[in-house]
Amino acid sequence: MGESSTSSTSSTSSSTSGSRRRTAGGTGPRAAERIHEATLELLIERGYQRLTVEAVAQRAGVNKTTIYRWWPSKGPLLRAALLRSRMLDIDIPDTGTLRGDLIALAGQMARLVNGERTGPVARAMLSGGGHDELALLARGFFADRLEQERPLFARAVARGELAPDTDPALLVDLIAGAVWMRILLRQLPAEEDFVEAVVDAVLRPIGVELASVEGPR
Amino acid sequence: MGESSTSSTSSTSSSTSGSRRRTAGGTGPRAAERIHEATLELLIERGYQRLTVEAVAQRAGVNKTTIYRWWPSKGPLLRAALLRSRMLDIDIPDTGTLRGDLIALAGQMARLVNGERTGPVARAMLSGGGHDELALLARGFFADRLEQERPLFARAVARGELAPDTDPALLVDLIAGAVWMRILLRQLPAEEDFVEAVVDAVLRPIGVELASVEGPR
Amino acid sequence: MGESSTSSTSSTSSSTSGSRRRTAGGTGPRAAERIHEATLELLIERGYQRLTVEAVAQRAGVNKTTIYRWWPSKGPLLRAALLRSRMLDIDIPDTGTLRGDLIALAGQMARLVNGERTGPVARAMLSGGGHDELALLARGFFADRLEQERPLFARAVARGELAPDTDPALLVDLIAGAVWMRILLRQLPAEEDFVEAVVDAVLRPIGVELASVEGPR
Amino acid sequence: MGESSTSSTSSTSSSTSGSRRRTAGGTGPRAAERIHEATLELLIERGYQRLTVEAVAQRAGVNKTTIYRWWPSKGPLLRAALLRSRMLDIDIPDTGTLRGDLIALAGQMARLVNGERTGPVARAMLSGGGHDELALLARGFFADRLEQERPLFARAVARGELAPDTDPALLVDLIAGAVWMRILLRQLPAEEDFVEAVVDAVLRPIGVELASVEGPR
DNA sequence: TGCTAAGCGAGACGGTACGTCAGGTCTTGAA
DNA sequence: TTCAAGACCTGACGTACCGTCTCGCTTAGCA
Repeated sequence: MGESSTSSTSSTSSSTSGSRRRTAGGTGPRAAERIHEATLELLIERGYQRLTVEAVAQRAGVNKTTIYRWWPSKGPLLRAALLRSRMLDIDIPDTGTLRGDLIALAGQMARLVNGERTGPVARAMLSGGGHDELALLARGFFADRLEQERPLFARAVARGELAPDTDPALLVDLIAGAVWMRILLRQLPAEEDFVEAVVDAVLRPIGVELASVEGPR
Repeated sequence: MGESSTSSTSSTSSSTSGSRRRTAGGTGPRAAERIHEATLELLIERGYQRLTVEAVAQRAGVNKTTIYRWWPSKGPLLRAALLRSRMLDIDIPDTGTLRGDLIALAGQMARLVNGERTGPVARAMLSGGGHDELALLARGFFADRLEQERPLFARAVARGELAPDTDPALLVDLIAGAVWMRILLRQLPAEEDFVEAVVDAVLRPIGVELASVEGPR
Repeated sequence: MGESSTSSTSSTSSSTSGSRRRTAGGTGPRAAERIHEATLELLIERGYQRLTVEAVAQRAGVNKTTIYRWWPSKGPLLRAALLRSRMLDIDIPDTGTLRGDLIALAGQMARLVNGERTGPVARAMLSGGGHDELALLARGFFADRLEQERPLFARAVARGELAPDTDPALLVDLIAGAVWMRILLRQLPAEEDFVEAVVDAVLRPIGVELASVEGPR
Repeated sequence: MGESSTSSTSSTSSSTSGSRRRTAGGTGPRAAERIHEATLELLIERGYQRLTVEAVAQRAGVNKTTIYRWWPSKGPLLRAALLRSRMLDIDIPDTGTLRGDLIALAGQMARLVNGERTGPVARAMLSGGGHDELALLARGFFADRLEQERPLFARAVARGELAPDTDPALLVDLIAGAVWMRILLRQLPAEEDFVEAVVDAVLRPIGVELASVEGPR
């Protein structure tokens, strides 16, 4: 969008002209980019709790007050940094089958939570206990994801793989939840096997006898 | 009382020093109970991040150093407090059907995450991002739960409701994960309807046509 | 380790007979000697300010309370330790002349203040600013000295070197004061030359013309 | 120098913009004066050992961190406070005779050590045992004094009251040392009589017979 | 081109909490 | 019964970051 074009422009152009353009928007300090980078670096290095505004300012070579002028506290600052980075972007698979798509999605999610750079970010989104800026970001993130995933489910319905009245959010929560549970709360790896097993568990009856007992829906 | 009776025993146990008997009880300070209470109260009031050792000491009517003598930092302190409280206890349902049992479990989980007193605790377990004492506690908690839940699944297998090779951990992660996702990351309520839907989604095929499309595993 | 075996050995050997006797006198704990030693060692190592009861207890292999039972605080403890040691003893010279005796005394004083082991002690006596136990000790020390030095002055009077009504305290204060000033407050060395100059300055008129300028006293 | 001229300037400048002056000096916190006052008051009230940074901060109505921002510890803080106060200033007498001058000097010294306000200061200078910031101050103080006193001795030499090769430091040490000894170590008063006796002892031969041996008195 | 307003660096500040050290007191078991 | 051991409260330590403030310089966009 405008953001990406602006950033690419500013990186190539000289500081005198580039900064002017950024200031025009009035959306942030001149050193916004360095500040965001420093924020993410420090988040990755230290985790959310030990991320401090002071350290960000120092690493960005910026005065502390400059940061406070633009963001009220650590949470919003990190939020902004995350939004600028493309770190949380997902890309919606289209493998031709629901199962393939879901496995791809779950794999993405696992890599997000596990990744060296993205893992700390994912963990940070939980740090506030759902009550702060980061939690807002998390909610937005998951809501966005869901919106982007809707076509995927529409295709599955069109292919006849999915009942039209199925709630995509429920499917996503089941799959993503299992991944998060396993990685964050159980601290176990989420290998390809696991990802497949999760998706299959959602797509098919788990109990062998269950189907015969209860019949098709 | 217990201490004095122990003391007679102690003379035989170790020869070098006698004074250690007091230490036998040595699992905590005299005011352990008050400290634990204060810790949980403050956790509930302020959340994990704003829970401070200083405030705990003050509310417990105890000196800060007393706390530091026994627990190195906030994390372990909270961990101990949680272990003493019965807050995280679960009670394993036995309704006669797997579905009933799982709904009961999921309901418990939802109440745990949502509860006025237990919610903050649940959130706190995520606060460290999986890297601290609290995360240890969380892991232990979920591992314990799983152990306790095994009989439930054994009964289901015995009743023919579940394939013998089903991984209980996977089922639990799916169900619990969906609950956590919904409540914590989406900040949506987890009503009874939702809990049932989650369990049903795991127990039955979600896609109507799925069985016909894909062969048996 | 060696310590525990040693202590157990010593406790068995001496505790039955030795400790009882010492306790009978009630003049101190069984480990008085080790405590005193530790006290002086630590005084020498760290100076008065950084001498702590805690460290003394640890080095003496004794519990802190044992020390507090017998001495109310650091000051009296150090006082006792100094009294036990012969560190502050002086020996009264008798060289045959007042000048020789005073030079010997002043030299002793200089060595006391300067000495590796005795220096910290001398400094400690000033640390309380004259208001604590150590100051009491200092006063006692100087009063004692003066008493012991009286025969020296009596001999000088007898030899006709000194007016009978001369105040020995004044002489001693002049000489000792100059030494303390130079060493402690000016941090300069007090060599033999200086000591002689001090004594001579007290024994003879300093101003050459003085007598002619001023009338009789 | 620059400071005094600056301060006089600031007094004339307008009251509204006066706060900027602070940056000019940059030599201390805004509340330096209150901090210094509080420091000296507490020194006088409690003595050096029981003087705490925390109490100074509280009395000065300043945060503890403000003090630590400017002075690393108690010693340097007190040093600064003493230097700002004119408490340790001396004024060099010029009575026309060496004896009169020395008596005046010794009297000043006695009042300094004895004074209600200055006494604790004098004692504090000894508290560190010669090894800390205060001792530095003490050394500087005595060195300064000596420099200021040199003209006094020059005048005495010019008047023919003193041999030109007399060491002023020795005289001063003798006199000041006797005063300190008497007051601090013997805890005796230093009245006018004593001061005169000290000076006379230094100026004239002490031993009666000595004079006959060495020439006219 | 010069004026005005915003951004900014600099750095001091009050404040909360940290985690630690040492001073003394108190309880309680062992000799 | 005395003594020793360890837990305890208390007060202070020195530090890290917080979030706020003022000041004066720079810079950018409008007049």
